[in-house]
Amino acid sequence: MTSVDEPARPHGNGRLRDAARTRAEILDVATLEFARVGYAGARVDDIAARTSTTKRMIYYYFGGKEQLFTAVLERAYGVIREAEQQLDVEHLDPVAAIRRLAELTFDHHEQHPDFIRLVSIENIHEAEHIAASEKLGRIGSPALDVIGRILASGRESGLFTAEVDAVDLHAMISSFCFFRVANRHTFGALFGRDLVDPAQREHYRAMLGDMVIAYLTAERATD
Amino acid sequence: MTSVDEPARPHGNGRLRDAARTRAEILDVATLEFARVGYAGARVDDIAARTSTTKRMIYYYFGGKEQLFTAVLERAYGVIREAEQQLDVEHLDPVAAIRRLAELTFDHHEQHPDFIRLVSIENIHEAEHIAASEKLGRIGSPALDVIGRILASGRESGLFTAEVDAVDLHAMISSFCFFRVANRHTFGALFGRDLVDPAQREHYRAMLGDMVIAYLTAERATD
DNA sequence: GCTAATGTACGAACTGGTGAGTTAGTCATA
DNA sequence: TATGACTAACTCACCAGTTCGTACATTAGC
Repeated sequence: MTSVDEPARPHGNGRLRDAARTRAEILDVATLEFARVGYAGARVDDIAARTSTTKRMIYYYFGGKEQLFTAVLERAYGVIREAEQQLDVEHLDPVAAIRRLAELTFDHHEQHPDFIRLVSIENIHEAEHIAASEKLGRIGSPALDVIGRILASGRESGLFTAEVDAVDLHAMISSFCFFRVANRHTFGALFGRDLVDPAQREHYRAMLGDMVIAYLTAERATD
Repeated sequence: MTSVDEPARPHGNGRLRDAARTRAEILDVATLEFARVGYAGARVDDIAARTSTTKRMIYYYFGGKEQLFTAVLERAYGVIREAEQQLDVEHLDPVAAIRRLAELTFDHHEQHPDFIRLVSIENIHEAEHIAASEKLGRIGSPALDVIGRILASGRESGLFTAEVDAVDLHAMISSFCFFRVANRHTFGALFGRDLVDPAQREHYRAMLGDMVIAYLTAERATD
């Protein structure tokens, strides 16, 4: 997720024994491996082999495969939380703010396919690792507050007509961004269209923004 | 997917030896098992144990675990194709037709969570089984033609302003429906909202329709 | 010297796949 | 319609290779 650089080198440049470094390296490798082949498909031995340390260290630091996967998820969600905390769109008018926010979500999903895969995998496991994690239960998302405030101001100024709350709008935006990355393989194989083709990137980015804004600003038939 | 009824009973009521029946039973069980725990997580022994036949028969009929999964996918996609062939919305006006089509997609996704899981799993494997299947490569979707015709008539009558093609609109509709089912666990765990809560069903169904129609009929800023 | 950190070697249980043999059903023929 | 040859359908036991996890030994750093 973060620093997969400098892979081999017997524990890099710093101290020979560096717990934090060892832990981080295991997490880096495990993230790649779990994202690549899923939880059940990943092999602890393979993960260990790809680190500069040994399998024993995985059990020493994380306890087991299950807890390792949970730790991977925790860090991955941490990254997206950080990104969302940098969100700075509230100086824009509501329409522009929502579009910008959708675009940032779009970009983030595109830039972190491994995260998308991990989330897909965790859903296959019915979010049992999130449930087991103290760090991840009901953490929500920093973006939610931002969306909430933009929505309120947009409704106040009469620009937004739709009756959605922040969570639902977040779901709407996420669904488009997530599907495009997560399902690109089956979609491509079935319909012969690559949803993440760089040449079509702007097309889909605009489509998302248009869709969200159209929804929020449409005149509703019977209210 | 189809007939998971009458599970045990040493080959049911019909003939004692019935190849078609045995094959179908293996597929039924395998579908459930693959959807439940993923490809790597599924155990051929477990699948065999849940049938009234033996593991050897799985290899006899399908060749191996990989081909069994492919066969499961082929049948699952067959079901959705059949459903889409029943589509009968072209007698409606374009707006109503698209909304109805979106609702049918919504309903189908909701009613087939196992199919959704299989698609998620297949995407983790980068659609390699679809690629390996003769039946599934580029099959497209019957719905696509329907969407294409509705879109054309809607644009002709000036109702639809958006410049989307059928595939992209299909992606938009699918993304919402798919996300709601596929990601309900992580979304629920993180945001405390159950996207498939029956009490909210109509809410999300309407939201999808509103979204698609708003997108298609919105006045575009600069054209 | 004490402890946190690390490495080695191993094992019990599992897992996909197969070899070899058996049985149910079919059908041509007497 | 009884029979026997034939084949598709099926069972069982087993193997070779993994795979998670751990017991035990060792080392670095304070």
